[in-house]
Amino acid sequence: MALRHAVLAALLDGEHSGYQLAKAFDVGMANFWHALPQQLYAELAKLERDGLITGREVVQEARPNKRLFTVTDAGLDELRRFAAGQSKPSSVRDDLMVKVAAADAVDTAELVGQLEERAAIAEAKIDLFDGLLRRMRGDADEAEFLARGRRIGPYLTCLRGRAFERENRDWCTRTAAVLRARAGADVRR
Amino acid sequence: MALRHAVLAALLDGEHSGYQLAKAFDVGMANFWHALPQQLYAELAKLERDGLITGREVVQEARPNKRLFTVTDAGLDELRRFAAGQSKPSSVRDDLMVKVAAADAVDTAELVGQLEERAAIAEAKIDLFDGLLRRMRGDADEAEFLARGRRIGPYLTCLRGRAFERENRDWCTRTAAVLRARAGADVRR
DNA sequence: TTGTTCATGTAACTCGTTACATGATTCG
DNA sequence: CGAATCATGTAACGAGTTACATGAACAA
Repeated sequence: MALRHAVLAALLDGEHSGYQLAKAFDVGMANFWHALPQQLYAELAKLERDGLITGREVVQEARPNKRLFTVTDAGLDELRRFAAGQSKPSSVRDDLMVKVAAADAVDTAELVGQLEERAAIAEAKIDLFDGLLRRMRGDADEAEFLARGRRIGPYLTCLRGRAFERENRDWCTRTAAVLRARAGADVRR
Repeated sequence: MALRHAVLAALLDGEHSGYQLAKAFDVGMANFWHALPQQLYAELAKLERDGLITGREVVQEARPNKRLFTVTDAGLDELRRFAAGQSKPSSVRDDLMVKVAAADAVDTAELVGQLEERAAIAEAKIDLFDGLLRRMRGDADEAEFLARGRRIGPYLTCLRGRAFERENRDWCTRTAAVLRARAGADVRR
């Protein structure tokens, strides 16, 4: 299974509704896992059936009722078993890179536009992660927080997410510059 | 569709057999796309049926016969259409990060081992990509090659792959160090 | 009054992974 | 003599995506 453990890990932060999880997994959950609402509602149902989480109904007036989920002891065991098992290296699987790989046979102007757009998105995510990191560590500085903070898991993955997006931004702008320069010089003649 | 265009892009380098592609996509195709042999044979069959590639049988004596595939004009059109369409940002989807996200509730020693193992794998990939890059640019230096080389697509994606793996290695070693330090200090008491 | 937020799902479909199958050759 | 390399696939299953459905409250 797959999403399963990502959801359990997310629920370590405390009670969440399907809707809240959907928002977190839409942004990318610090950029290491993405999932759609439908997937989450389905997974939450399965997790509850298997006794790894429990949900409690919260009745609301101005908004639709919701269900908040918590990890059970069985869920914690499952997470521990998962963490002990082996994990295979993952790749990135990005459409934009496929396009760059085909850059020599494809309309370059179009591609440059997409690269710049992507760089802007990456920039926005960097800001977002910066904010998350600041909120998580509170008053403490980073070294202090990592040494003695109570919940550092999401902080560490968020650091990875930010580094990834920085790399992403830099590569996109550099690649765009390279392609643009070649278009100007008209290499292929 | 998905793998489809990655295969077309890979075939821009010239004729390849399913087997050769399988090896390239096993390493990760410069770390941005991974696929298993079965997937590739299936995809090649579909691509040929749709007229986007053509295969020619090569009879061999000491080895099993093979089929070498080339992109057709229709295939090139398809690639161009794909490159013009929009691409959604992709996330990383890594088991190891899920485990780190759950680090506060999980056996840390185990996790540190996995992080170090992963750092070693990343290191190996960096070397591999370094070699590929050197081979692709030949005698020219990088700026020169990127300005005037004939096929720079795979070079650019390989740069991204290397940057990704460097980031990966650094994050794994740093995260392992953080978790190890906490285990020594026994934070949770 | 149009769009966004909150809140939850079902159904059909495509894509990716795991398991299985075959068989000769060459390297250590 | 066992393992890896070359070379190609089928079948079943699990995971992810797209499309569809509902409905009230609130902000621009």
